[in-house]
Amino acid sequence: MGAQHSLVASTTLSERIFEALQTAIVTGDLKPGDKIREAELAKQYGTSRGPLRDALRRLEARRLVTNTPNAGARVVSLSRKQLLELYQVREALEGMTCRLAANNMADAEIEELGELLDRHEAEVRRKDGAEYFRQEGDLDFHFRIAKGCRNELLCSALCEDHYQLMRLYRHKFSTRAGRPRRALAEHRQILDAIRDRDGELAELLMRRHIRNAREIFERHVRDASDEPNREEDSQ
Amino acid sequence: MGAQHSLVASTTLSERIFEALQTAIVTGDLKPGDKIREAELAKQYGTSRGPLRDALRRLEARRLVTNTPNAGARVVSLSRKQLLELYQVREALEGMTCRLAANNMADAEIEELGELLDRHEAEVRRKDGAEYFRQEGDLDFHFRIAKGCRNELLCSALCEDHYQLMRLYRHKFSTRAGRPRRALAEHRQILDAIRDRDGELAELLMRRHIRNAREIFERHVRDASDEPNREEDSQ
DNA sequence: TTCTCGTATATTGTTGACAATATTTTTGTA
DNA sequence: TACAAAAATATTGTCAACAATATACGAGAA
Repeated sequence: MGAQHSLVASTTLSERIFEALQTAIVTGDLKPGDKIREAELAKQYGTSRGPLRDALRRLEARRLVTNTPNAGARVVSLSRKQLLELYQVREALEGMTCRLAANNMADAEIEELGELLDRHEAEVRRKDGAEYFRQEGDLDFHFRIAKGCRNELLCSALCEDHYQLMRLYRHKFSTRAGRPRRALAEHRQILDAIRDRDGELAELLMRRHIRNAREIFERHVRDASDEPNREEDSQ
Repeated sequence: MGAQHSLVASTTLSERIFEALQTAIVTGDLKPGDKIREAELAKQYGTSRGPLRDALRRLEARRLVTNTPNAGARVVSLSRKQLLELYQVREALEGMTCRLAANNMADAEIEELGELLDRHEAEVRRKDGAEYFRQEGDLDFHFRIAKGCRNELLCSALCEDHYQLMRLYRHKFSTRAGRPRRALAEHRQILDAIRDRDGELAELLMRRHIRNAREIFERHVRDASDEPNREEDSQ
């Protein structure tokens, strides 16, 4: 933080700043709860406050930033309750996604999905590979299914909104201990259902998969009651 | 259109304009596809373009407005495909909502929900009442269940985003001919499941309810292939 | 006439200054 | 010292002008 950022040329300044800030948040460069000072950031990105405010609104739309009038913006900081809520929404959304994917994915896509899982299996076998899987690999699987459902509204809700939030908090969720192996096994089950074009089963398995992850998280949270329970009410 | 609007005092100008524009869109004052000229609207609301642009971004977040860089903003215009997608998302989201509501609603709330349905039944018996039910009553039912699920993320996604879109297009969906009676009957079924605290059944019934509405819409669309099939790609 | 190209107009993107509101610091008093 | 009120500072909200881009219009050629 504090370094000068450079923005790749593209459509409009606001959008570039938006992209830059989103990755800054998702990669942890800006941390949950951090105050966002418009003037400061504008200077860092070498622009004025106008486009920056514009970018902040977009981030707000994706729930990566919260804004209180006259008091300013902060990087979102989800309470445990909100994280649990997020799991429930994902369960609903991804269940449907998976059902649709089973009906609509192209054979080639399903093939590729299988190859992805093979790679993940190899990764997980290596000791440090489990970490990769935990970080990005798991999301990658879900990502592809979202793409495969052929419902753009659903896909964008997931990929653009929820998955970004997940990435922000991935160090918390996750897939510890023996979980990577089990998660991978669940992925295989889901793939099989999709391959069979069995939408109903695919939905059921995906929902169970996410419920399992939620339970792991819930247990993990009960044990280590470290972090303060911030409340962000959204309405 | 063209008349001078007045804004009620509140927090910030952007927010007030946002509210005003949202109702203008949802009530049909601004119609789907309408071009939004910033300067013009700013003058109408007696403000400058800054806050107006801010408001537009918020509307974009709720998918009530689409924006193409350098070319400007338009009131959203959903294609049939997108409307069908919307139904699928609602099915997933409201199914979960309903399951949670069955577990979490207070007894008093369930009671009130029953009274609401009684009023709707009376309305529907009157010839012109069916129109009211078709317009707002149906949504009201869904609205209350969303409130009752005790998941703020889920509730806000539904109430703030999807239901506004539904209102925009309500004249298309819905509930023609004998549908009001049948919809009401389905509502009763759902209420019964909630009353029994049977989340699984409540979810199942709600999903079927929305699928039915979707099918009505699909049939209705197949018959009258009037309107052009606009495509708004969201990503 | 119909099409293309170039110009004129309109509209959006960006900026820096000013106003309004929050936050911090200072000062005075119990 | 601890607390409360007031001044000073910092930060966000709003505005009007300027720059960049897109749209509409008109002239000329096939």
